[in-house]
Amino acid sequence: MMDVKTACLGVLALSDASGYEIRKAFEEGPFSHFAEGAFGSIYPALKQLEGDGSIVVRGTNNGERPGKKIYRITPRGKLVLLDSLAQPPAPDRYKSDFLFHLMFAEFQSAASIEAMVEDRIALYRAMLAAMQDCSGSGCHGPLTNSHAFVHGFGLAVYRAALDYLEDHKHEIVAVSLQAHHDA
Amino acid sequence: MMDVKTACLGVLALSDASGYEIRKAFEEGPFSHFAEGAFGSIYPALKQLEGDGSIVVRGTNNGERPGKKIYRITPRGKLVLLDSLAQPPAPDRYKSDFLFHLMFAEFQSAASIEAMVEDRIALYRAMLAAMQDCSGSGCHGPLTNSHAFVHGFGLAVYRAALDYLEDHKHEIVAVSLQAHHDA
DNA sequence: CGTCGCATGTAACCAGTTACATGATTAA
DNA sequence: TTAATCATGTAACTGGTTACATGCGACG
Repeated sequence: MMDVKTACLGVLALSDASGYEIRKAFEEGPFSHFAEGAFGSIYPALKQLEGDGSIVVRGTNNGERPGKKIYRITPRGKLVLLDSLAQPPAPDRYKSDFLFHLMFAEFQSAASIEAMVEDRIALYRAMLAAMQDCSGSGCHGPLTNSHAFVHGFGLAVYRAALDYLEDHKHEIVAVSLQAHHDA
Repeated sequence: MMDVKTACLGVLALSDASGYEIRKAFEEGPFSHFAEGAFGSIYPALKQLEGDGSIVVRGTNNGERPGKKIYRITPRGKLVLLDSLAQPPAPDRYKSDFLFHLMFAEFQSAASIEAMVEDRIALYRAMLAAMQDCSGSGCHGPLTNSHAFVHGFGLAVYRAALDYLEDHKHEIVAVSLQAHHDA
């Protein structure tokens, strides 16, 4: 299912965290390339999870900023998570505005198509570099074995995307060029 | 932006279609691996697009089922599409319940992890087979050049995902096995 | 002393899904 | 005659985003 509630529970199953830290896990951390969630959904989710006893607030520890609320998963919460995990995963959803744009390369200038592809190549390169950093030193949390597997999957897929764009970018630029030549 | 309205306009820019056929383009057709939309969003979108003159209903042609409404994009509609295309693409969004499940391989039985990965491998194989069919004969529509590029991108990425799972599936199963052995 | 990153929370809004209601056509 | 696919549409819901409101702490 993986609604925000379940995703938060998942993050907390790996380590205690505040709402702010959970969002970082979605944004830059180990969940970043297959999960998302804004504050506006995380904080209410946390409140609900606390309400049904899946998590508890662990009082701000040793001199941490007051007002910061660090959550910890309860045994009850672990059961809830296990329950979601027991049912078969929902299909992946991938939505790409980038690919949609490329579908209409004929209608756009070769320059803008090239810039768009070049930007994307730069983006993938940056992501891969960041991910490879993570592999070396333990950049975020304690990099469990399953984390390594998922990490490797992401690496392989982004690598393939990057390679494809680098090897074939001239083709899509040519498509645009040719279309404008015809017209 | 690629909301449903824009996506419908995109489909209609390639060829005239009914609401039903647009959904097929999202589900099985050339847009299937990076766009989606249910009837409940497509039909209202079409109504709106017709309202602002971006598309027109082309009366049901030569003996087609009465009640079927085939839409055609107007010059105005093409401008609207071009306008969306002119602004930089929004970031891709990928959400994977599957990867989320795998992150917690430690908490699940090796059997269920293995089944899940095996299912996913079968799924990717089926998708790749279907996509390769499309390349040979012109399975859906006239396979433009940019379509071929996007198609190739999808192929490369799914191929990479499949290869990774096949090459590394033993690792994630081992993670689960080991976790239960420890416990 | 200002501004950036940390930190929490709420309320309005919205895009899209689910479920429902309906019916024709085609193939077993 | 029954099931599957084609075909359109609406209404209720819901999950999540955006924008706002607020304030502390650290660094320069």
